[in-house]
Amino acid sequence: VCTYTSVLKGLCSLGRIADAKKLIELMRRCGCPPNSVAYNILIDALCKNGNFDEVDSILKESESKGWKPNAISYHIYINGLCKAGKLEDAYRQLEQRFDVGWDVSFRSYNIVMSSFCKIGRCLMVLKLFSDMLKKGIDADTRTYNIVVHSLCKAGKLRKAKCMVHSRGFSVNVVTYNTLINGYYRIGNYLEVEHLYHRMKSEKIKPDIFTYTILIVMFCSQGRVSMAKYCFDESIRKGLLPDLVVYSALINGCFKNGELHLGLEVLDRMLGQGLIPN
RNA sequence: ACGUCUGACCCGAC
Repeated sequence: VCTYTSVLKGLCSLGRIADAKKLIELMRRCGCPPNSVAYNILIDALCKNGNFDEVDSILKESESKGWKPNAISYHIYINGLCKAGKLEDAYRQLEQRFDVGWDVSFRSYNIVMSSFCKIGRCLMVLKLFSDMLKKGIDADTRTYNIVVHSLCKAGKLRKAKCMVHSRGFSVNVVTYNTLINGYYRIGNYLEVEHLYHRMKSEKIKPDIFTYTILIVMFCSQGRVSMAKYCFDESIRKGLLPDLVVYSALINGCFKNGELHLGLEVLDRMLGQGLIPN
């Protein structure tokens, strides 16, 4: 079975789906019935190809073909639907499948929620979140972060902040970055600095994302020297600047007429071996 | 075998 499955994987990665399906049939006939691993590979390939109807029927016919879809099968399917923008279908699957195990459920919920968040349907995220809780599915920090992001996007910063600071809410650096970015976007710079200090007092170390937001903010206020200070601090803290931070700072320098500084930073970036895009 | 959260710019659509 393993050998056949490897071949199957190869065929799928080459996009030879018709051959993959033939191989599955061959396996069934030659005494090496494909298991869920094999079917999941095929399902993944079909999803990437947009053949969702076929995935649906493979799952429906699974019992008659002697295999049982597992948590991952549905995760692949739901993930594929989301990536293809078929969020309503993904949502429907989620409703129908939440009983296959909490592990897949919360991961799959995260994918669907974050997809809705990306297209700005924040209310839907909140609905899914409350569905999860009602069903007794455990949320993880990423789930919370998606909810916080949605609240920020919807302009409900007050609510987002309350949530983050409420008891039993597990936060990490991403949570803070999300909230800080939310306050930056509505122009509440005081709150940004406040949160920045608060995260440090909670022993959550700012990362490159944090510093990027601060740099962008200071540049947008014309406070290039503060932006540079943040940049230097990030390096002092042992963070390696990436293309995004450099772009943010260089862009800010030039927009504010600090040509020398901009070129200096660009030089540093090139010296670090980063290729401008 | 799925591997889900946050940052700059650019581009496209409206």
